[in-house]
Amino acid sequence: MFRGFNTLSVDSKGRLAVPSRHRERLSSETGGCLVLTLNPMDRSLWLYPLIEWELIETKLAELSDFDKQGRRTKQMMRGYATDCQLDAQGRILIPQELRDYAQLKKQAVILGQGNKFEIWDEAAWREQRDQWLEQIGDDLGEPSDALRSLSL
Amino acid sequence: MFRGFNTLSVDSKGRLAVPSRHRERLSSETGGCLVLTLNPMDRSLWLYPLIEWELIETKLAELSDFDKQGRRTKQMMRGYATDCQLDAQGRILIPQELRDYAQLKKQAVILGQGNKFEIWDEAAWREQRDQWLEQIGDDLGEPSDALRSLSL
DNA sequence: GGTAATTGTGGGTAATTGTGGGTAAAACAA
DNA sequence: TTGTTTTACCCACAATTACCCACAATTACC
Repeated sequence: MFRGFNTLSVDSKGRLAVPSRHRERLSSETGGCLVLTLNPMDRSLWLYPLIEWELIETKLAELSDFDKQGRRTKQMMRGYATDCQLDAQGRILIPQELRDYAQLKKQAVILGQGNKFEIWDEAAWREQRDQWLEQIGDDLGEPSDALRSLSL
Repeated sequence: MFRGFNTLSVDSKGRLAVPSRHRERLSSETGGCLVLTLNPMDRSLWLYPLIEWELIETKLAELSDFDKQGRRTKQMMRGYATDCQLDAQGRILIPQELRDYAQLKKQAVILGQGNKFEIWDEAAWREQRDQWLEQIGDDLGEPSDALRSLSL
């Protein structure tokens, strides 16, 4: 399971260094093949080891084309899925198209999210985060059943 | 079960010494691997032994990505979960990001909370505590059924 | 109350990690 | 083909972190 937070810089060539503690795992699993795609929920990117991505791909293939949300999710995630690998310094190159989608500027943030990583523009992330935290504090919106019975 | 209260100092490098009576347990369980993350309810931090954290992680992984609140709880807790270990002096290094989140200044407070510890800035803790104590007395907000049948 | 052990705190040094940029190879367009 | 842009690989510096040692404060014990 991937977890943890890092701020990182996206250099002028669009490269981003993966935190060193994750490098070994990312370069050993599936021969270092990774898949970068967009996160259809938020303006951010998802980075999967190939082996994890293949599971996602299978699940997506099963979604009906006659369900709107399912169809869109499929189109987006598959359509933008880009193969990549870590370079000798442990960095990945993020295509212009995906940088634009996530509005990545110089400073980015990478979050471990279980089977994948999530990559955000730093400013955008902080804004979102503060907004969410406020909502949690305010108890706006009643928690779902799953949350209601969750003890942390 | 962890319990008890301590005041501690956070040094200039962001390190915090765990009270000695808890050290043995923390360094023996799961080979001394710990997980530090944010408490999404309050501006404080949670410190879990890895084995306890993994239970949480499993519960989080089961929350649906299509439930907004669930997704966000997941993003926050997993995203900020940082692996750490006690150093030779029984301290943990708290990443800048988490120090900022909890607004940790020089003096901190650590509270045993069953399966985890809770870490607060000392001033913030005292303020919160006094506020809550007042509210509980005032009977603000009607207790849930579970609380209603709780005898202390 | 005095002494010894333990615990909490601070800081120096060396290794690791993140970042930037130069250059060569590859891909693409005209 | 040729010229231009993009990508891969290499090297080097700066910042951060891990590891070590030392002292001060506290606690336990006689």
